[in-house]
Amino acid sequence: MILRRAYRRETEEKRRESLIAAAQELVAEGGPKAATVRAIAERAGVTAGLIRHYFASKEELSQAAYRALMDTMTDNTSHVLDDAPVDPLARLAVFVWASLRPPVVDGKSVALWAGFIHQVRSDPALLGVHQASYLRFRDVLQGLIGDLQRSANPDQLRAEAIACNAVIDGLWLEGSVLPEIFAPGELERIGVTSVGAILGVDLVAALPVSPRTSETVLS
Amino acid sequence: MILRRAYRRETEEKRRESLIAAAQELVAEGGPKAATVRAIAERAGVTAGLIRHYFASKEELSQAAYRALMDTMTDNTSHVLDDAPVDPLARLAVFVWASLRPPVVDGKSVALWAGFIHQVRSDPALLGVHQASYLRFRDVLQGLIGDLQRSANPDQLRAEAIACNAVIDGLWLEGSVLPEIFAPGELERIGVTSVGAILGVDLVAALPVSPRTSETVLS
DNA sequence: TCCCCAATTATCCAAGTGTATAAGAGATTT
DNA sequence: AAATCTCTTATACACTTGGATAATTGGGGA
Repeated sequence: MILRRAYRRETEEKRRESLIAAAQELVAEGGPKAATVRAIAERAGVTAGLIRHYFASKEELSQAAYRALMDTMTDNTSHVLDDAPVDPLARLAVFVWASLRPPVVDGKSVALWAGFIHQVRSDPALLGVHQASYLRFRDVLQGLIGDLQRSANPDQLRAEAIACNAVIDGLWLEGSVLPEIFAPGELERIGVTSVGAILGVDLVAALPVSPRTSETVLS
Repeated sequence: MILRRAYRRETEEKRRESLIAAAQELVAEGGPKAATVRAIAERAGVTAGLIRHYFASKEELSQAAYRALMDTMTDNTSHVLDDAPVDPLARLAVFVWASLRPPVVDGKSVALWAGFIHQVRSDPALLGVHQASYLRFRDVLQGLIGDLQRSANPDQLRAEAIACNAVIDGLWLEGSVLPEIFAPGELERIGVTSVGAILGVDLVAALPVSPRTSETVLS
């Protein structure tokens, strides 16, 4: 009679989620090499063998973790607009502003994202996930820009969306990796200002009171 | 009498360089996990043990590879300015334009860079290398912007340099990971246009003939 | 309450990992 | 041409890796 570890049965969904979460945490904290099957299992509170019961291979778990990451990121950004103002200028300003603060700007996020880059580039399915997620975000941005009702043809609108997206991505990257070289609120301010300059509108003045004051308080 | 592999003795510098190059190639092609000591040694045409003769550990080789990567990137960008025009507007335009073409924009580069992100974040020494490299690039950009002789105070100059750097970084990132969703020349055009918009100058008109035509040819 | 199935654990395995150490051979010096 | 140095190879080792398989136990349905 060997004593065996006590355990609780869980639904498939809960188990998959906890395993995916554990994998993400480990990649964020220690890079891809830290996310071994044993470490993931331990973090999720199960034994290693269970991973293979829910995922055909570690690779498959890894893919699921990346899909979940992209879903989370896009969900977060759309949530920002839920209780945003109705004024198109203010909406865009809030969107840009929120994209350049925590929890979006965060060292672990960038580490997690970067940890999957090679896998994304080598796996067509994951590349599709990445592209869809990128285009979804850009389309939201393009929609916000289009709502400004300036006179811009579709080609220019597309170019503007790409440019504004790039500003956000670039600031996100730099702010996440080197947070200490930027003053509090600086990234948000530069982002809103730059997007406004690219579009030829004054976005800073359009920022609602709440975000603007909290930015002022921080800086 | 066992037959032993023939070999040539090399200088320490050549060996280190070839080992670093091999490590970089493997990370770029197959991610960090592909860069094992055996794979690196095979790529460099030596046996695995030699790595430990030149580097105290694999970690140290990895650090050297990252330093070399950053040095190469900054060297490449400064080279662009060597035979650039003297007109400040044209110089800036060419700089931005060159930063958004191959070989800077390249899938393997971004994979290589991303492969080191976690190591950079966890190792203070590498974080310092990263920060120095980032600031050097940004300072070059800020110098080019300052040469435009517009009336801008230092704070605004800094913010503009950060913003322009972000545009370049963001476009670099997106263009490298998803090259097929951008038309040829599109990234360069958007980059030059956006930087001009942020600074309030017409950079597109300032682009010298050679780059502008080649861009036109491509698009 | 008692089955019975599948969720979970436990154990094993072959391959690969970084590293340590000893032996051999290229090149430089004398 | 001989000696010497150290660059380079070869081999071994302890450990980790992802995966396979068998044993068991939790919990819902009869």
